[in-house]
Amino acid sequence: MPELAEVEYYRKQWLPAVGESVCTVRLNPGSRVFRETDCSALEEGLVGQRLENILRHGKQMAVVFGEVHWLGLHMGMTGGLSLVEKGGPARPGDHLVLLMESGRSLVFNDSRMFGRVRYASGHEEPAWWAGLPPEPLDRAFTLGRLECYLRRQPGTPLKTLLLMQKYFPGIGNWMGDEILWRARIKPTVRADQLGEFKRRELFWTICEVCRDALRVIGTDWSRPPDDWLFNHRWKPGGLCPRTGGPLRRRVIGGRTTCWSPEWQIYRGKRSCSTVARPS
DNA sequence: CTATTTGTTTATCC
DNA sequence: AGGATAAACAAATA
Repeated sequence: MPELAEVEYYRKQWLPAVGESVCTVRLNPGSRVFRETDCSALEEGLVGQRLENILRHGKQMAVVFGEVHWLGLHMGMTGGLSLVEKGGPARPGDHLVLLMESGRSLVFNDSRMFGRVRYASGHEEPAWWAGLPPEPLDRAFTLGRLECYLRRQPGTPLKTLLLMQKYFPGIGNWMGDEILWRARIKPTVRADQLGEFKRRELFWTICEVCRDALRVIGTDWSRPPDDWLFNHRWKPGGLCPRTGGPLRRRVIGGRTTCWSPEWQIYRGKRSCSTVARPS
């Protein structure tokens, strides 16, 4: 599930516990989500520490305890966070439970275990947090930067490019489809086939979809309006909210991609710039 | 039983 | 070497 906005929603679930201290850490070290983590260090590091801050960057989260303890969370495909009022019995997939002084629990659940829990200590930001590329809504995410990415990946289909976290941290499968649908670009168009105007349009649309997603899903997980592609892309027989025409689905770059052939008519600059010249 | 999944990493092939 | 593609991870759901 979790892309940029869903991760932001999960961040908000834990946020009310900022200021509280950790009493007990419950985890199963054998769980796959701890595959790169020293669970003893995590446990010893967090117990007794005050929850200071919860940060998000793209789909990554960093939870800071007592200034120097860094808990890294990635939700994978099915991960999620919840704040449980009374520490009830752990449900299946509850891999990490932090019992707080208030009696509440911070829970990380991930049934498929593609997610990840990391731990590091020190005043420096850990390697997995430092030096992440700018998010689409950061000041540093500029049109020039997008054009640089497009030049670096000339043959990559735009859908595949948008899913690359080193360029567009936070964008996932549904946001990628939503962006290309709003920009009316066919998802298979190569990165080097975008004309100057369309590059600007793509840049603007990336920012717009991120803003909309954070506003609608990132605050309270509201159902997006029906004039987004979002509500139509999964249901069989779903129709394009702009044209009423059928939506198509095909695997592009290993991910099921949904688009509206009648609406996403931009196929690259070659196909629309060739004008016969008088000789 | 089959096919599907809002993610990422690693292996393999050209 | 480097880019594209497939496989792997693992569990829930239809």
